[in-house]
Amino acid sequence: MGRHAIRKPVSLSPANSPARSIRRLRRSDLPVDTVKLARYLIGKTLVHDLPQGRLSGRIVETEAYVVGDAAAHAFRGQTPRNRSLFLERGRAYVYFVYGCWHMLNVSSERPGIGAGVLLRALEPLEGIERMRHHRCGTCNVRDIARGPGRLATALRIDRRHDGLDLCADGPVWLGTAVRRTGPIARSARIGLSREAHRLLRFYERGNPFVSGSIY
DNA sequence: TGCACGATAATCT
DNA sequence: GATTATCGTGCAA
Repeated sequence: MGRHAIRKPVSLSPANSPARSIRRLRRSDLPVDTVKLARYLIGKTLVHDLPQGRLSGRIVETEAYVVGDAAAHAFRGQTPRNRSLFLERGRAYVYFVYGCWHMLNVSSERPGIGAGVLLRALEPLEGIERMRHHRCGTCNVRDIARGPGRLATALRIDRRHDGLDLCADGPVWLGTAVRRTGPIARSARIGLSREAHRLLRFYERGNPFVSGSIY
């Protein structure tokens, strides 16, 4: 490559900022299978465009909540809370737990089938200082979005985003990868009492932004 | 470094 | 009334 080969803006910013421009993922890009989608989303980008600017991060950890899974919110059928899990794949399912935290999932199957992928951790890319501020007290970049509750807080995701189409032209969306994705490992899911043995957690091996003690 | 525990509210039984 | 796909703090070592 000659020195004029790259005509697009070259990143002069810190190592964590995007290495290349991204585009929105189309629904047809998403595998029609919960486990495949959980794996596919590793390395992809999650974006929240706000009037103040863009917040984004690389998805480095996910969990699959599959059909017939007793740990899944959809297991006992559709209710007002979990209806977003039953929409076409690529919709946001956001719920509130422990009186404090929001969790962001991506619906993952055909319409009428309830399943989803929980987004558990991000490597911050854009709007890092603002995300740190949302997390109020966290000084460490590593902890800004390391864990599902932290992720939603950092990106300002809440119940208002429940049902949002992440493949449409909206404020919260999924983007292509900013760089090559490393090897993907799988493990048991975190924090469950039911179906705890199933290996439905996926993460980028060695990435320090992954939650839990082992990465 | 690694537990135990409390906060706090929607949802479901 | 119990449960919960969590997190931060406090205390022990």
